[in-house]
Amino acid sequence: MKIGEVALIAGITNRAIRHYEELNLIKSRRLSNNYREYSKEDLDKVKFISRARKLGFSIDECSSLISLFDNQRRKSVEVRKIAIIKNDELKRQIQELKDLQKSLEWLIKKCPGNDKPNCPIIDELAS
Amino acid sequence: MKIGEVALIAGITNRAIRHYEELNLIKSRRLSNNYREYSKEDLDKVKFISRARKLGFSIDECSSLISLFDNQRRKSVEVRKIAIIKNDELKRQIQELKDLQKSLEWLIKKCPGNDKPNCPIIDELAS
DNA sequence: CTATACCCTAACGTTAAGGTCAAGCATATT
DNA sequence: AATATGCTTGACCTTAACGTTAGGGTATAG
Repeated sequence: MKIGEVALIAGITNRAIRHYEELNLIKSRRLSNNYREYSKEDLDKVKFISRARKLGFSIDECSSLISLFDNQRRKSVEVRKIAIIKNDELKRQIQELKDLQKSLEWLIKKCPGNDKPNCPIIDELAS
Repeated sequence: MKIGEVALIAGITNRAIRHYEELNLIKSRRLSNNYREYSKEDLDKVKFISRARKLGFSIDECSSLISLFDNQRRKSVEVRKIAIIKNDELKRQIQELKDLQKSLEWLIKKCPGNDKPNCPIIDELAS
């Protein structure tokens, strides 16, 4: 199959696939017209990356995961370690955003939202 | 005052201040030696941007907020509108991250984390 | 024969700065 | 006066993960 079909199935763009190839996460055979040709295994790998990306893993992390995916003698503890690190990162990030959001919500509640210039949001940012 | 002092007080870098100037969020007078010279009002503006950035507003949004900050005939409802949009974005972003984190946590719980290759995390990504 | 729907490479754009550089300026000490 | 230290300048490089554009080649349907 060609790149467009793979991209469609994996739910990413052609450009993303070429990008992953540039970064050596995947390879591709070429047809006589220089078009990229993908096997079922290639597709699985692209889907793997796509899912991992959507779970929040960086491309670097995807690269490590792909190596483990390919390695039949992997130890599940290695995979788990990567996932735990990412999970901790996510938790921290969520907490930061929550704090921000609460501050903003508080400001919004205090703002009358009318035609007059007086605004607690501006005041707070300026203080 | 010069850029270093302003940066120190506002809690950002000299480079960031020059960056904001390049993007026309702030201006600066120049001394005879071409050093940037800032007034109290300039400092307030830089602090304003710094706080807004830390509340999650993008530079574009900061630009709009600064215009409102400068405009004595602003309507507080306009400020409120920007804040509400950002607040909604934050809430959506938090929810997405939470969903991700929960999925990841679930996978981690299912993974034995031992020396054997069998791994539910890999399996899930590959499925 | 042409339209259109693919595919290709190469390279610049994006966000919001951070890093680094040489060169110039300023202040303090020797 | 000379030296050392440290601040300032503009300009360019780097990040992440692609998006977008330009300028083409290819395949197929009408």
